[in-house]
Amino acid sequence: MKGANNKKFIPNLSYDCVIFGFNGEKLKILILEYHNTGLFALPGGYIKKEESLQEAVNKGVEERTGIKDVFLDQFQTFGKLNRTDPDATRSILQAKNKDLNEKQWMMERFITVGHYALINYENVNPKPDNLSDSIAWYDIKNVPQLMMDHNEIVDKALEVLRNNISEKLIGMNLLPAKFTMKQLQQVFEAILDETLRRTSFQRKMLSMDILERHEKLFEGKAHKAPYLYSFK
Amino acid sequence: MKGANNKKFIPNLSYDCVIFGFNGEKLKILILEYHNTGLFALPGGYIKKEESLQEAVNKGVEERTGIKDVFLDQFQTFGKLNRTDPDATRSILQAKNKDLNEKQWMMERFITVGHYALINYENVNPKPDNLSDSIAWYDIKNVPQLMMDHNEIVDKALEVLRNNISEKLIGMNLLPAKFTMKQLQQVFEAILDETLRRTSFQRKMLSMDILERHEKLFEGKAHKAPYLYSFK
DNA sequence: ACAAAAGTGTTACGGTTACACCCATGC
DNA sequence: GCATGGGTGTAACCGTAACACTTTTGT
Repeated sequence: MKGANNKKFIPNLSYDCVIFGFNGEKLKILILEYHNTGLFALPGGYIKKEESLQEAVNKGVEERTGIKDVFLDQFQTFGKLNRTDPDATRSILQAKNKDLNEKQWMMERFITVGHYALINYENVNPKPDNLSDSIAWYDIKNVPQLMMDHNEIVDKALEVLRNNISEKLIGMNLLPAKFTMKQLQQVFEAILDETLRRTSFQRKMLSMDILERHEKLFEGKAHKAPYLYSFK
Repeated sequence: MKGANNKKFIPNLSYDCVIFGFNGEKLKILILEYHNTGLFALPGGYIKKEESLQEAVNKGVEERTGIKDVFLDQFQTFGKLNRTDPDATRSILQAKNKDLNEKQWMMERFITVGHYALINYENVNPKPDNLSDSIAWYDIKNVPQLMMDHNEIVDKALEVLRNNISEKLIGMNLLPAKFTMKQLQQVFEAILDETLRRTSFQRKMLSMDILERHEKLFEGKAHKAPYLYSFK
């Protein structure tokens, strides 16, 4: 009656991940598209019976970005009774000509563990999974309508990221190893969606004693070259 | 092969709850004891297939405390592969002469959603569930060795509570509807495990514009009677 | 009157903001 | 030299800390 996957994965439980990137100007997230269905979704997946939750999420993010050891934070588990939609799942599977009988377990009610990831945009090579047809960056301010409760998950992820950015010093994960103070400020501004005062920001960051100053970055611009910094 | 409960609950997923109370002096949590096994555990349970995660936790907390509509915050999902221990579960079931064949699903690997609750200590009438023999308050500084990873869950709950107490104004849930400024300060001190300055604390709380002042509380003590406050 | 605890006024301190100024770089 | 943007010095501002003082209650 039920297929092989029913033995492989923990039933009724999934993870979803809001993968944040920063293109030098705006904050973006990765969104999957299932062609022929008009459905958009967050990258996510299931947890194998013999792997930890964290392993499953790490693996899923690595598969879709090509980056290992990304910064990951689990922020909330979504457990409403009707948050999943068997019809949506069915149409995705049908569009891919999958055997519905074998995938019956996917149509059940699911509780999902929400995560967000911060990655260096430049290093990413987005790869769709075997059900979705494309994966692409979307401006956080311009996220399309997503399936099920995925928009709610994105909103919550952004809220948690905003609360964490100042105190937990995680902005570095969105930047290359060496960056200018201006770039760091732009990351903060993109996340908080507000402009910050240049001098105050610089002094605050320096006073935290978490930055190491390196050589200057000569861009060939007609002004003083900024220092490069890295996190200690 | 598998019993009726296997149909009733979502497999491999549970919730656990760190229930905080304040006895006027110290911060305490509720802990279950399984007699004849020497095992202590957090109150927890399983999620029925046709109920939301939140409903399940609310119901579980209400059953063990007798209080409805308690303050509940979900703080982390614990998903390590070997966090559960089938031997411990087996000995608990055996001590209660349960049919092990019917409870086979309980011996599988479980992922658990960690919550904490804040309740008014005075109103509580602790009731054990049908597997544990007793439930009692333990000083947060004197928690016994708990089964599986429950000590880790307690530590994390306390950490999150400490981070949230100042900004999220949740201390009220540990107190009766009307309380004195001193009581409120004692709650903060018990949670943060540090002494606070009386005058600064008072001014900070009042400046937040979240307290309503009521009549004075005459205790018959030889000093000025304190005002009673409630949260707006 | 006195002791004890609550409530408030005043000053000091530390971190952030605002603004000015100087520095380095390419045209 | 000048325009542009980076880096730093200084004073104002604001919230909290520290401490003194007043108020209220029962003995």
